[in-house]
Amino acid sequence: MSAVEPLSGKTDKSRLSSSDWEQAALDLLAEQGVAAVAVEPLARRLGVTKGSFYWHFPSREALLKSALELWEKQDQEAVFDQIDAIDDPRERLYALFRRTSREIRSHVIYSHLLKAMDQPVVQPLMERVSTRRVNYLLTGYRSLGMSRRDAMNRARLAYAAYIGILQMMLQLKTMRMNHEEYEAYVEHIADTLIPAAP
Amino acid sequence: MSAVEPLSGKTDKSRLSSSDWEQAALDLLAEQGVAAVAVEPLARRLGVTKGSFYWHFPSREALLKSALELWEKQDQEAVFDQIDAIDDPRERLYALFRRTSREIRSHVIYSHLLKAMDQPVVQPLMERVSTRRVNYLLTGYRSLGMSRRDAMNRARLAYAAYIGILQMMLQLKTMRMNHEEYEAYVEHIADTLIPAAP
DNA sequence: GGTTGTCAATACGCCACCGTATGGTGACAA
DNA sequence: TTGTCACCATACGGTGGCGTATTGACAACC
Repeated sequence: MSAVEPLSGKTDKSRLSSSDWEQAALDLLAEQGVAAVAVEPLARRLGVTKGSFYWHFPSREALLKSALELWEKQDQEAVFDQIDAIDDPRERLYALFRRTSREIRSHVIYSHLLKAMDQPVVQPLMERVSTRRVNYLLTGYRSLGMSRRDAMNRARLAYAAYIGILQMMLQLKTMRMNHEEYEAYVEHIADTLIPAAP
Repeated sequence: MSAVEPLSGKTDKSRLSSSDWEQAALDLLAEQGVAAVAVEPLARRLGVTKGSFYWHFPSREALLKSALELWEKQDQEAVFDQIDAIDDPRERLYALFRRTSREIRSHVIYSHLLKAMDQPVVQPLMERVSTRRVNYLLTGYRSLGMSRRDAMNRARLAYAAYIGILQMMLQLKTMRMNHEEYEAYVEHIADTLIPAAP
């Protein structure tokens, strides 16, 4: 943090910083889920021993917390901040659907976190992120003229579909589609869940 | 199995059969997920030691497999077999949505299994169950006159919504609703995902 | 050139679980 | 009454993770 750190990126620099650990934790999380984010495996992957880890973090939980907060920030920027630029509400919803369908890594992590909601570090974060997203959908539908009640139900339905699709695509190999099939599927979803123009 | 076993149900009988272990495994699974189905905790709960367990089963995995096959059978009977009685295809779909929204335990287990798809015992089972269900939806939509492509996409969407709602209701406490709100939500879903009568 | 601060290795104790080996016990049958 | 078999207890070794304590290496700075 304090040093200038010539923009080497992340290649082997034989000394690690705490953000190196966070980065590696997110990588492992995306690949194998929350349970895989363990101290000793991480250390092995980074080519050191856990003696190093416990200098940077007091516990595994602390690392997880930091890494997840990092993800939350990146995720926010990746999708929602960009879509706010669009003015027309219907177009904004369509863009949200399409764009979300293309983002990968952030949603892979979200999906893994969904499976680990029993853990105390994960649960509040997911509550935050999820309600924020549903509320985003809610205001989207409201600005399309839907009643509060309908907009809420539709937002919940759309978000449930999002969660479900994540599972289907990432877990159920039988259900995977090729590219064009997937594109058509996303369009079908948008057409079904976004009310037609008046 | 061989003995007559006076229909005592399941109260303490101080000697256990393998189906007692399966039953207890399903209970624990419904309560705490796949990871919690471990030999020693199970034995503790049943008031014996694992010396007993390894007489009935060769391994933890074998128990899991048996228990899951039991669940698959029960689940099949619980919902789908009953709905087939309904003749009108639109009514059958509505009934499927409503009935599914009321079934609890079986879906709780499904939700837990969804989180454990990385495990070799779970994965093929879930592929089976899920494709079976999606195909059920598919034929439902087809018999409503939808094109093969549309029906497939709609079936996938409906099933994705099912999965997502499971997660939202069971994991995201923020999103829980009271009874009437939930009923209205289910109706909204059905109205949105089942095309209107011609 | 010694001191300090930063990162890392080693070694340890702890816990929870898996699976094995072996011996015990009670009910029921011969 | 005595076996036998079905079920269970006990004790053990192995694995994989967490966290602590102690010492080591190396660079920066004075």
